Amino acid sequence: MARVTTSPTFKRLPRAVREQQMLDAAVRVFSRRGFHAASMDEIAEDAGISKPMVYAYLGTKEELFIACLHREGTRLMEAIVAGVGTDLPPDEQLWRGLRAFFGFVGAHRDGWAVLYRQARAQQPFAGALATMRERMVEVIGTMLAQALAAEGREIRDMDLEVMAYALVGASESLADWLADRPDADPDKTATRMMNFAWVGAGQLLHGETWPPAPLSP
Amino acid sequence: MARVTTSPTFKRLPRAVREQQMLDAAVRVFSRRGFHAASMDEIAEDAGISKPMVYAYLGTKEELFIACLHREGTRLMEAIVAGVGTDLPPDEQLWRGLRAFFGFVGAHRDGWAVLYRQARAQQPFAGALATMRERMVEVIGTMLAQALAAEGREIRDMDLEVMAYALVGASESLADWLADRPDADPDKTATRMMNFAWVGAGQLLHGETWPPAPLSP
Amino acid sequence: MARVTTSPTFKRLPRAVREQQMLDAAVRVFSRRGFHAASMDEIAEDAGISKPMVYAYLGTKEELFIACLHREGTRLMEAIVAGVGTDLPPDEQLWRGLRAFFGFVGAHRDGWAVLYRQARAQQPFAGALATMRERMVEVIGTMLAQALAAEGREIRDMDLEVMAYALVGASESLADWLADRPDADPDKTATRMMNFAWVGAGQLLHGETWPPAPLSP
Amino acid sequence: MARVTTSPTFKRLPRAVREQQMLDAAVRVFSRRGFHAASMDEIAEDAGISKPMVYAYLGTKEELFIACLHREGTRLMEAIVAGVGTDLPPDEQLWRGLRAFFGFVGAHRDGWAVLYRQARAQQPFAGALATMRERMVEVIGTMLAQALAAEGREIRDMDLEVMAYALVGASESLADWLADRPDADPDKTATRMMNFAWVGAGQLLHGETWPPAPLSP
DNA sequence: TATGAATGAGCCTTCATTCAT
DNA sequence: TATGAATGAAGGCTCATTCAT
Repeated sequence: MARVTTSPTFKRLPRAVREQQMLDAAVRVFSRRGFHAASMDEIAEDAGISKPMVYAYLGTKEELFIACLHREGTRLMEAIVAGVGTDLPPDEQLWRGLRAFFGFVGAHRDGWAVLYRQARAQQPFAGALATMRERMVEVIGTMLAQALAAEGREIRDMDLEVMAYALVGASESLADWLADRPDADPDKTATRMMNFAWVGAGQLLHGETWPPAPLSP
Repeated sequence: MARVTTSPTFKRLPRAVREQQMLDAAVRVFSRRGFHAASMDEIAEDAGISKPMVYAYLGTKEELFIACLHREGTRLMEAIVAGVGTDLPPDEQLWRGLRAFFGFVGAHRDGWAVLYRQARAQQPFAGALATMRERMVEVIGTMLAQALAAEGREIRDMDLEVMAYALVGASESLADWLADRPDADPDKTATRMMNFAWVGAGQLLHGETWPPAPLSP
Repeated sequence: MARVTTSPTFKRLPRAVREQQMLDAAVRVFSRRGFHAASMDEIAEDAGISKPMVYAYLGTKEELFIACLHREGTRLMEAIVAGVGTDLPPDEQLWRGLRAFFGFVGAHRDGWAVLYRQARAQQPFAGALATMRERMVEVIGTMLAQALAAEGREIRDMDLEVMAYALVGASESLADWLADRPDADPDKTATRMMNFAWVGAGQLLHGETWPPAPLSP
Repeated sequence: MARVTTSPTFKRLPRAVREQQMLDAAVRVFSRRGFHAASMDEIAEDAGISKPMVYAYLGTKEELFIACLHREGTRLMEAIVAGVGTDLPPDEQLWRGLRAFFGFVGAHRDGWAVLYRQARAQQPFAGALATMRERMVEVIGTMLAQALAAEGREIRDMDLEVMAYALVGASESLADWLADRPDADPDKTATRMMNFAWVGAGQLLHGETWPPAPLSP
């Protein structure tokens, strides 16, 4: 009696590969629908895999989303760090960082920006988000701190933090702007952001603050 | 002894009053839980009224949310417009605008910022959001344009738009920062934002851009 | 100080009038939507009256529907009885009855046929329906019985009842057919029904039955 | 003593089986309560299964109802077609068809007739109904047309359609009559219907119409 | 490993009906 | 008489999650 082991086409892939497939699918679906509107069914189907597998590999829906966030966030960070380089003047560093950031966002229009936006709206992800943001603020803060050190000046930590937040916020806003406009050019957007950020930040770093003279209360 | 016929507390209120109660409750609950996690039951209960009334007066959950967005957004706009004043130098205008903005956000820590964040994450609200944002961008854009005109200079529309977006984004980010920190001081936050924005924007307005000399491609 | 008794346009109508308005509205809405899909709100609104009035005058939704059924059914009966006349040969009577029936249905395409159809589908109306149908079966049965008597023949009661049911059923079916076809001509439909019914019934009345010779079991 | 591992009764059945169970339950409940009064909860419970399974397999309440209609309608048609046979004289065909029809209705007193009645009352089922009815009219129309052809005579399509409708209506009415009288005999009902239909139709087919001489307009 | 079968729980929405004025 | 305000109750539908095979 003949053996009937029809080779199951493309099955039994190693775990690591399967996980990436799932994450790809999850990122797609979460971006397309938003966290809540995304259903585990759709994700599993989009991944070409059965639901229990998703649970077995990546855990609950929240954990799955966090996994997406992590992977995409890490990729973004890597892109930025790789773009920034080392031992360059701070403005060049910032410029390269921004260009990398907008380049990445522009290239993954369905990924990072949307996930991030989602995460900010769902409280369960406060933790994961805080982590991400700290990483970003740290990267930017470090740059700024180096620049200040180079100038021999100092700045209070909280001011630094706020400035970093403002920068990140402005960048996020433009990232949204960019994500909504398929024809827009990431590099030009980066330039505009740089102008906005640096000429301002630059002056600040030189010690000039506003207002020139004290103002209302 | 006179009969004190204080109407039985909390019954048969006129529509206008009930609607405000409901909106108050809705804003509270949407902020506390997020759009999806908020249940109409909880909103109704928090408003001290039965669910069908909510549907009768404010409609669907989505419509209710949009109503919240509108009310809070309008209040914010009014606060800003009232704060900005007229016939003042542009930096003074911007400063007052920012102070009004952060003052409002600080005073309604559970209101605007959170709703706005929610709206950005749920696709069904794209329309309502676009409207809001256009209003904001317009307010800011107008200020900037006036400032430019006062300087006798010009700027391309798109640059203006991008700059306004950056400003709005930075402000939103700091609003988040503020909303998450009950102890932070709105006025100080406004000052920091002003420093970030104006010294930068101010230089731009004077025609100085970055980079000083052309850079990489 | 001027008297402000703006004459309330068309208010305070006598009860009887109001009731007719409500029934008109109810018939319209029940026909348009079906019993369940019709809402008391819509009926009240269509009648230009507030809901509590409807309850005060015509009672619950079921009672209201039954009231509609009665009024329309009575009108139909009256039309038929008026059409049939007296002291005519049975075929002429049947013909006139059918013509009146289809004429009425054709003229009230949104009324009787639809209500009747509705009533047949909702168990709570079994009683009301039985009454109506009995009235119809009686009218027809009487005609047939007279015809038989004129022929000096007899027929068992149950056979008579079944025949009447068949007649009523066929007529109802054609009434539906007519109600769904706004362009169809009531009179032609009546003629067709008459042909179907009479040439058959006529033969039966003459004592000819099927099969001519006994058939299968 | 052998272990009797009868699989734990009623668990993990294959889809096809469960679907039939659900349809059985649905037909029962829809017939018992009517479409609107039937609740998905009751259907699920009656089927001994949880509600989500019903939705997973058969879809919406409307879709479920249509599925019932289809299954029962198809069964009826098959019964009729099987009953009618081929190459028989038209009266014999009609007789067998009617007997099959009433036999089926009598045997499934809670099934077809009630569903059909329901469908006629709810507008959303217009489409499904039209389909069913066309199938029926076609079956009957074909028989009649063959009979006519055999007689070498012709008849306009619309007349044929109307006659078929009248037949179907009369049959439906008697089916109702039968469904409401548990003691009545399907075969006798079929005979009565046959008498009503054939002796009439028979005359028509012979070219005799009513009135013998032209009548009122 | 991999999956079809199965469900508890919950949410949005609607409606008939009644108070209090 | 007439109505705006108010609600208890219920029903359709969906989803994340887990067994049993």
